[in-house]
Order: sequence, then structure tokens, then C-alpha cells
Amino acid sequence: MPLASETTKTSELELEAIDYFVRLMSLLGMPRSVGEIYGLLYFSRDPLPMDMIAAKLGLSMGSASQGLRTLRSLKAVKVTYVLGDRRDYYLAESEFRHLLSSFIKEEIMPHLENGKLRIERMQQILGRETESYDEDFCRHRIEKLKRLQKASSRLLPTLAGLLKL
Amino acid sequence: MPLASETTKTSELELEAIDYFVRLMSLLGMPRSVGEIYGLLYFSRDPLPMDMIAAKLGLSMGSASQGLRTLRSLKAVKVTYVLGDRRDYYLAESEFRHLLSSFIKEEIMPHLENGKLRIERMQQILGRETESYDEDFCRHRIEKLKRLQKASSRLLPTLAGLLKL
DNA sequence: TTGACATTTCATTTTTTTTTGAAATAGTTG
DNA sequence: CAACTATTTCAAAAAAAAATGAAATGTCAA
Repeated sequence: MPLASETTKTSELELEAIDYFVRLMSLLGMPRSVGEIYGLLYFSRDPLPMDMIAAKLGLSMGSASQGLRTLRSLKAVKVTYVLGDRRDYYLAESEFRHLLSSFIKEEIMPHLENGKLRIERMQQILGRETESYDEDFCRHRIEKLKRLQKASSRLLPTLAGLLKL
Repeated sequence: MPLASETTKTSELELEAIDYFVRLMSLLGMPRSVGEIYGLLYFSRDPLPMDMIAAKLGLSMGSASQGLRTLRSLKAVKVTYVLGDRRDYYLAESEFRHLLSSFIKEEIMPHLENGKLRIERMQQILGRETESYDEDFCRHRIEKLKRLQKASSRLLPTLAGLLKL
């Protein structure tokens, strides 16, 4: 637990941003700590080292480390080297769109790929099991899935692209 | 726990669909049970009553009831009345896009609205706290948030609209 | 009105996810 | 190389989310 003396008081604006991003991130299924860290960095002009982030937010080092890893992988945070200090300093990538775009690429697209395989499997199964009384019905449903699949495969990369600009 | 005699054997195709939709729904942050129910209904030509759904999936009535409520609210499921039976029968709305569209409207848009208010609050706070040394910096960041906000407010309803067609 | 059944609600239990904290690792400096 | 510090890892604890099951509610029909 950090001593009050070590932690600069968290400003009202920071609190507001933390709240805002905790919500936004949780919409993307990210844990609270990730939103907190990003929120704190969002209104910080100077880059912050991990231990200060953890102290300000009252997080353990473990959480901070894991949260920063996530943010780095989403390109939501940049690492800065500060002369004469061994620690890594972090800065928020202020274009949140970048984050959304990486999120689509990293978290959603793989599921889409996987979905394609599954639909193929469904077709195989239906092909094998002949003479089911509702074969036609199932065939139609599979067709619908394929259309959904195709539409998403077009739409999502486009969206990811749009966001980056 | 349902007796084996009450449960028609779940077909391979049904299993595949259940798996598929459990994943897809979990991407939207929906609990497992919701995906299971929708998956089961997706390849069922005949509407099914809640007790049969619960039996086939090995879910409690409570879960089935809650899951169907969610699916109804997303317009992912239609209720059918069967003559001479008191139970409600459920049918999957096969256009999954409808579900995505309701999801955007019901789950995401409210957060957006809320976000707008929060950004306004940030501006108020910044307005009050004069002479912070990085006031300009914060002002810029708030501007970025507003742009993100505006872009999403345009994009998401458009997307929801596109999906419905 | 009463009984039979379908459905919902909700306190409790179970499961899953997230956080913690301490140990392991890595890296730098004297 | 040895001492020090920053960071990561991971088993265990805590917290959050979901499922259960039994009681409450609603609804129809005899």
C-alpha cells in the first residue's frame, strides 16, 4: 500500500478521465485496471514510470505490469526512455482510434477466421448426415451464416481502416 | 437434472452451432447460456418451449428464463403461440444482423450518450481550475475526446442501420 | 375459488476473472 | 562479479459474474 506522501494527489480531471476510460474499456471487455492506467496517462503531459502509475492508482505492481502489457499490445501506450533513469516511462497514445483499430485486428479478426472454419465444418456435417427431414432448412441457415461471415469480413477491416485516419 | 429420456439427442450440427454462437455472443460480452440457447434454436425448424430448451442444454429454468429474456430484448428470438399449449414457444430470428443492430442500440449507444455528459463535465472542471500549468495540454486532449465521441455517434447508428438491411 | 402448471425472481452457490504479493528474472552500475 | 533496482511471472486470494433451485408470482381452466 502506497503512503499518501508518495502519491501526488489525483486531480479531479484525472478522476473523471479514469472513470471515462474504465467504462469505455470495459465495453471492450478489458479489466478495470487497464482503463484506469490509460485514463491516468491520458491527462498526463509527462510520461510516468510504472511504479508511479501503480502508486497513484493504488494498484499492485503485478496489475500495473499486466495492464501496461495489454496497453502496449494495443498500441495505446508508448514507452519513453528518460536519461539517467532505469525505469521505463509511459505515455498515452492520445488517438484512441488507434487502440480501437488494434483491438479489431487483434481480438475480433481471429474469431472471424475461426468462424469461417466452423461454418465449413457445419457444411461437412450436413453433407454426411443424409436424409435429415429438415436438410433444406439447415442448408438455408448455413447460407445465412456464410453471408454474415462475409459481410463482417468486409466490414471490420474497413472500419479498422477508417478509424486509423 | 433432466432425464435422458426427456432429451432428444443433440445433433452434431446443433453442437457445432451452439459452439459457434457461444463464441460469437461472448465477443459481445453475453453469458454462455445466451449463446447456447440461440445456437440450439438456430438449427431448429420447430419452435421450442423453455423447458425443452433447458432440458436439451442442461440449464436450469432460471438460466433459461434469464437467457431468453436477453434474447427477446435483442430481438434475436421470436415467441410463437401454439394452440392448446400454455407454454411459450421460441424461434430464432435467423438474421443475426438484427441482433447486432439491437445490441448496438441497446448496449453501446447509452454508453455513448453518457460519454458525452462526462466530456462536458471535464470541460467544466478545466474551466474552474484556472492556471494549471498544462491547461493547454488538457484542452487538446478534451478536444480529441470530443472528436472521437462525434465520430462514434455518426458511425455506430450508420452501422446499425447497414446491418438491418 | 382452487388447483395445476408456466414463468420469473432472487438469495445462495459455483465458476470465472482479476488482483495481489512474493519469488524469479533480467538488467545495470560500481 | 556482486549489489541493487526494475519488471515479469505465477500461485493464491479476492472480487465479479453467472448459474442454480426453490419460493413467489402470474395465469388459465375446471
